[in-house]
Amino acid sequence: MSERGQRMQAQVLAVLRSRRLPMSAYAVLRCLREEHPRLAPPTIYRALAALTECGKAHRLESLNAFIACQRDRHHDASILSICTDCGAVEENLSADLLTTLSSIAGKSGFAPTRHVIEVHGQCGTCGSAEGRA
Amino acid sequence: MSERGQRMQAQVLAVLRSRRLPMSAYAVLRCLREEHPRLAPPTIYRALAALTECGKAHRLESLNAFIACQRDRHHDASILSICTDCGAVEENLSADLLTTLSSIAGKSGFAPTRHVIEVHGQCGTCGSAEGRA
DNA sequence: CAGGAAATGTAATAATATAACATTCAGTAT
DNA sequence: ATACTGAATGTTATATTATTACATTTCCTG
Repeated sequence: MSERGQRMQAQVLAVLRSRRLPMSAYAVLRCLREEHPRLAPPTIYRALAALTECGKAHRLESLNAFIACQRDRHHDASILSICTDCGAVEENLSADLLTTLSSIAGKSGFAPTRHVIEVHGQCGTCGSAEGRA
Repeated sequence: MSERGQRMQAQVLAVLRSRRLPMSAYAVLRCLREEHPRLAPPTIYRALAALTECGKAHRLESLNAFIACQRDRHHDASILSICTDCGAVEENLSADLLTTLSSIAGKSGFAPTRHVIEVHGQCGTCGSAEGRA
């Protein structure tokens, strides 16, 4: 996590932020190869692991893709709403929902450590656009 | 969906049921190749798509794996609790949670069509085993 | 029995991810 | 300064997951 390590992470994060849409690890790689032609997958995956670890980026499990955290950063579970039309992702937090979820899982003595909550559907913008059409 | 189509689906489902743990598509493939040596990935993926479509199996997005539905079948979103120690998966349903989730996503006009809810942690059995150790 | 739609088989390849090891770098003790 | 150390990174290769594209078979229907 020396300065050197953080530099690569910063570049990956910058790429993720420059797009508003989810990117695959290889999309990030192709992007950064313009500047660093010899960049290889492990470097990207390591940076992405560090970024998701510290909450600056999120992994969309159902898409095998990554996106920059839309808030400052956080470790808690996000609710990621993914538009199947335009691909946009909206990030929400809900302590209530996490509590409910933990208590459901916890009924059988399950102790949650990580939550994956992803919702696919049509976002408000695409919905209204379709209504107007 | 003729008899022929259902036969392959039935075999894939039987394999999934014979394990209590999630299996990758390729694990299913290796398993069925003992009987059908020429079986190829698309056949398995097609069967798995049909099974998940009709709710007889579920895809674990955060594991890239599949598991037979532990209830009879259903189309609604399951809450899948995945033990990081033993790999066991427990399936729960909660209309409440779905309502909460839809209303959170819906605040911005998002219209959900599919929910992915997966919880990683330690199951009750592994938790007690550790306590005894 | 010919025609056609759907399922399946088949081959190739694309996309995602990691293992294993070499190298470089920054900091530190000597 | 210099050699040592551990962490980050580079590098090569490969493993794993998934799909595309097209040929073939099957079975239903006219």
